[in-house]
Amino acid sequence: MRDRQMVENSEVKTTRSSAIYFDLRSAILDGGLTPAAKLNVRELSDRFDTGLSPVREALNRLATEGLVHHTDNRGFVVSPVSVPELNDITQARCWMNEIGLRRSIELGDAAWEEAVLVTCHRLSRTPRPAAEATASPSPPWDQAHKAFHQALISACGSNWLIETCSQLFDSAERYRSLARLAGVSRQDPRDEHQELMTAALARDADKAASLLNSHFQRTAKLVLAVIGDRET
Amino acid sequence: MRDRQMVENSEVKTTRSSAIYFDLRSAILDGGLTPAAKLNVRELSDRFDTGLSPVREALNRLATEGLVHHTDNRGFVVSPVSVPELNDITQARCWMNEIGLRRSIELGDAAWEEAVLVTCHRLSRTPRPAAEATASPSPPWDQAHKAFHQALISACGSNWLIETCSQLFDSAERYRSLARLAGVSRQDPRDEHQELMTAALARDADKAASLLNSHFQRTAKLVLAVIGDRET
DNA sequence: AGTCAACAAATAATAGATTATTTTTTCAAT
DNA sequence: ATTGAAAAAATAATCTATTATTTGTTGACT
Repeated sequence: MRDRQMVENSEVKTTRSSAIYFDLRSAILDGGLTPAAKLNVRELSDRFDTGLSPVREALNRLATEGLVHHTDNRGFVVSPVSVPELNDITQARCWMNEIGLRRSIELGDAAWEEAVLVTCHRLSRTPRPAAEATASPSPPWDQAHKAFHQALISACGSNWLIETCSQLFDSAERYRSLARLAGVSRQDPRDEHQELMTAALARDADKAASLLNSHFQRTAKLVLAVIGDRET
Repeated sequence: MRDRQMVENSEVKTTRSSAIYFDLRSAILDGGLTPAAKLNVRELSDRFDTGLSPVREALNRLATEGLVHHTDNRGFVVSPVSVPELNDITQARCWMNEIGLRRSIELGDAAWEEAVLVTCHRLSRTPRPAAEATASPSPPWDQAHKAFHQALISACGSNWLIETCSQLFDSAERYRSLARLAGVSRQDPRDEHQELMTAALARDADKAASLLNSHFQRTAKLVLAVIGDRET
């Protein structure tokens, strides 16, 4: 164990805890770690070729964030998924994003408009993994997707709301991955994001909010078809 | 170091990490640890008479929660306070609690009504430290206060929203403590909580929401008078 | 005096051994 | 066979020593 931190391809300068944190995080979000899976600290430290402490720290952060569950003296577990939680998340997303969107439409300046426009464009240009292809995650698309949704609410004036919506997005992402892994994917007859962008830039708050809400609910229904069977 | 966990007065069975987490947490919330204070891990482990690991874990949790700031290789710091953040928190509280309250008024059953009634009564019976007295924290009152506010929104149907409001309450609590430490306290000509309770139980959503919003904003103004001077 | 490199001290992060707790297994008594 | 206590194994939590990084200081050089 010498200068392993420098071995990274670029000159990234970070701690092992943080590196593991981000690794685990995306593994959970894209379904690489399945819900309710036991997270053995020693196994993980072997896999990451590191000691126990950094793994433990990473898991603690994830636990506070809600992606991992922790019980004293009983260790860590990938947070399980459930239909009630999916409904809860969807409901909360609708409420909070609607507020953020309405306030942004009200307060948004030119910079906001441009951000919405640009992120929407980037999203449309980012190739989505073909539905028929293997159910592999597509970080670039997911990233662009999130960037667009966050741009929509970015002018609402409350960092708290923005941050909460970000966490909600990630929580929902886990469920979307589940659907993807099951081979279920949206057909997208028309591009909902494009419509959303148009309504937002036209400052049509009611229409934009309604589009956003059905967008969330449609996604939830898709996932429900997958996990509704196996989970209670 | 033998069976220190059993030494506690009652048969509490928890880890050191968790114990320290809660200790630090309330110290931050009631102002015992001042904003922007450096949190030296070794010092803390000395103070708590324990090793480094539990302290580190506790700090990691608090950092994810937002009460503490962490920078890689630069350690932990109590989150600073600022006027913009206070405004942000207040804004978010208004938005989210209003949704929670309106939905609860809509959906709340008899159990909800009773919870609101009981927590409000308990709050009114819990002695508040006299304004003239020393600026000591009053955990019982704070706890009763939070219980009442959480009861108001408890029937909204979304655990996410409830949890978010809980975190917002705690964030605001830190600011209230600041005001208390500065000797500033509300006069309370009338009992705002009682009014709120009455409006909620009367299912008067508009009135209740409006009372709730001004309640939050009044508190914020009080704090602003204190930190507005010294902070930017 | 001011700047900068080299060094020194302090602090943060990590490894790996040690201790505590929970879970599983064993085995005797019913 | 079933139950339950005791022992064993497995896992989680914690401690201490070690390593890595940042911060502070000194002193040569301009």
